[in-house]
Amino acid sequence: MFFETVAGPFAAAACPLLSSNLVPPKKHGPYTTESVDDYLKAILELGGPQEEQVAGNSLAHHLGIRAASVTGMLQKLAAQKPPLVKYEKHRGVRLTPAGKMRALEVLRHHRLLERFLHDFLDYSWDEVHDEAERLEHFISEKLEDRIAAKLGDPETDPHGHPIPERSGALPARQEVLLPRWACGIPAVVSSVSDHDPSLLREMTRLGLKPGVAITVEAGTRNASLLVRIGDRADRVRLSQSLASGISVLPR
Amino acid sequence: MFFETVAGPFAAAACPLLSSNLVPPKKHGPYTTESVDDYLKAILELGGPQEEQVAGNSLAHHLGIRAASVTGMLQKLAAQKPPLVKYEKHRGVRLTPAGKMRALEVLRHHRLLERFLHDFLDYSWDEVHDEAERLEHFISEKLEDRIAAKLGDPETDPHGHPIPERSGALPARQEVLLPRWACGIPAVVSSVSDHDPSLLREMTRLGLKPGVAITVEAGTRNASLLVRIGDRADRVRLSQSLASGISVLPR
DNA sequence: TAGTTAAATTAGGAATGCCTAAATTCTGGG
DNA sequence: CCCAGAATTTAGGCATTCCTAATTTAACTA
Repeated sequence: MFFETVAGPFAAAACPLLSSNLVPPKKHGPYTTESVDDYLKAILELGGPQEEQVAGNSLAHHLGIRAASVTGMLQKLAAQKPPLVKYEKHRGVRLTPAGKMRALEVLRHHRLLERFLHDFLDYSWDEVHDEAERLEHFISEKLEDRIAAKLGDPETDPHGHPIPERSGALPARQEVLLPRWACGIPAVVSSVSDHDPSLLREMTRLGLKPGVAITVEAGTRNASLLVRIGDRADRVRLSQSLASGISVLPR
Repeated sequence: MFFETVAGPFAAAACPLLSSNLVPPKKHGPYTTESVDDYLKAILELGGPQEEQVAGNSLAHHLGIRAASVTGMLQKLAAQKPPLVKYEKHRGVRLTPAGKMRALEVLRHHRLLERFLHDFLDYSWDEVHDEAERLEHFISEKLEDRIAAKLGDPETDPHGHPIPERSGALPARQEVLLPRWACGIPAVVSSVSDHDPSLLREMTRLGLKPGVAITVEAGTRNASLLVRIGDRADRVRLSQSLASGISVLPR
């Protein structure tokens, strides 16, 4: 399973590590909350389900900054009380339980906001990411709870990604990227990548979204896939980039 | 009227001064949007309807920082292109049209958010201020518009304060603070101060809110007021602090 | 094992917003 | 007019996050 270990010792009510407590109060200039959050989120994401060590270089690339800056920041994050990351020189970095808790909380904010913007404020699914990315750092626990209540505690964001629970629990899923799915075996779209709005619009056009049945009929003619979508009679050829933005589960 | 001059040359669609454009893109550290916004908001508020020059000292007091820091920041704001304030050494500071536009935009964000949190997310009116204060700096024009649409373009926040239009127009009102209202003349509550949650809760208990009819029956026994609220038979004695948190209009 | 290359770290510097302490400037009363 | 006091400004510092350039460490190849 995925993040189940965090659920126990960091259960919601008992956990003093939410939001603002983790980040030292801004003194003068900024110890920008965004910054810390973004590092932790990146480590969570790049570490993958196995929570492998993440290299400074890939963090730098992912965050759009220089490796030297990453080194400096990781040293600070590791020196926090409690430490947010475990950092071994030249070897990489992992989240500590405290850091993982914070990263999951921000991820919960992000996905709740996406669902909220989509369901209540008429955002299309290709518009939600940027707005949520900005706001996720600043909403209070109270607002988080009210939004979740208003939505009826949704389990996924509009792209199909699971929303962590308040406790930090995140349901495990055995998703597979579409290009790695075998031909002929029935599948259902479980989630789609949300980083490229134009890709999302293309998916909308094709009727591709979480929950839609799908079957790969033939693979890899110049890396594209011939796919049957839903109950359509016709087949569609998906480009490499489109196909690899789609994750599926067995139907 | 109040801010009518800004409506013309800075009409919504034509105005290139919205949100992010005004604040230089963060280079490394932050040129914190919050900070700039807070200065502009403070100048707007302290300048009053006449937009008088604001003294550095009162800004410092209002923002909870030292006067020396204010001087430094005002010099930077005046040096922006376009300048956000007109700053005369030792004399005080005023908003330029660009600065006023930005201040009004942030004020619009704040009041729209308050209304939204109150009407859609079950916030009580003593809870909305802090959350809105944090989020007002980060919502996009798009979200601002969606929220306004969802609310049906409301004219006031939950405390009765008018919400600036997108164009920057802010309706003028001839509000008077309750302690300055004459005895016996019928009045209606137009707005209440939103900065002290405990005061707001006290008003809730008394049934005091915008739109409620009110009559001052006797004044100033140790600075308190004897007041008849709505259609009540009985009278209530309002403390100085409570009464001066209430603004009224003729009924 | 030695040499080359890639990754990571350190050193030093910029920009920011705030601070304190020491000038400086304005204002009002003799 | 001059001086005391208040308001303001300047000078110098701190903490933050980022940068570039130079160095060190690790990894891989022959």
